[in-house]
Amino acid sequence: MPRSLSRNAAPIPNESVLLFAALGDKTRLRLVSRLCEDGPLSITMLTTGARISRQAVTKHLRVLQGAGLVRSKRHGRERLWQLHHQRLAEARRYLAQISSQWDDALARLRKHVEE
Amino acid sequence: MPRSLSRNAAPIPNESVLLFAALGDKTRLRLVSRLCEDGPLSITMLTTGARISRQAVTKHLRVLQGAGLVRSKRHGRERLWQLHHQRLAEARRYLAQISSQWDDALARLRKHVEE
DNA sequence: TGATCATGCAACCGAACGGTTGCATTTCAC
DNA sequence: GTGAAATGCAACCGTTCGGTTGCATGATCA
Repeated sequence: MPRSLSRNAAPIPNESVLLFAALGDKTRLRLVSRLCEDGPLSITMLTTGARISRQAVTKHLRVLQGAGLVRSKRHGRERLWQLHHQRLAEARRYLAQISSQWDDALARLRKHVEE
Repeated sequence: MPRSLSRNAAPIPNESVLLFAALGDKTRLRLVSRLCEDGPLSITMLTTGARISRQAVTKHLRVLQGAGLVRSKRHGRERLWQLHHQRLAEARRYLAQISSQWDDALARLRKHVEE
């Protein structure tokens, strides 16, 4: 029944892997949520209330930065972290695109098998 | 400037972590894409063309199953894997929700700092 | 019924991950 | 200028992850 087997399908941009992987961690998701609610925050502020060390927070922030989800800016002796507007919008669009892909897949699947 | 510091923000459902983590891998993303395009496939079919062993594919499928993204059904001596319609729709809705959350955050951020 | 094809199960392995601790560096505040 | 606060850097550690190999089990077909 499958239309093809060996074709290697879509290209899978590396960015998407980075994006999903960055969000696929409880602590990081909490950090994002936190930055969503309470504007730009320093590392020590973010550490307050979290049950992990400051260094752990730092590492997570770097992962999020690697995915382009957050940005930092030095501000005196502290560094303020915030969500990255533009990249975030891109991510939203990308997720929407994935969704529509899935929609297409749904339609195609319905024609295939109806459980 | 931040409105609060110690509040622990949103609850972060465990499902979302599972979902993102499952999609945060190049090989798994490729598998999903493949299942999207060419209806239900067996493990051996999925292995054909991939550069990893059958067992590796099996493991990845289990991760995707853990996130509720795929399902399998025995069919004779082979097991056919396909995307999970209903769960997939839930995931889409969830991603949309995240997006809107981010929209709100954007608006709030603009009031905060305009780079 | 016996060979074979598709899976399942389990052990193993190196690398990446999440986390910690200790120490160096920068900057503010007095 | 000196001390404390905020961050950066680096090494270390146990666990999980992605992957492999080898062998057992189950189903099909001649």
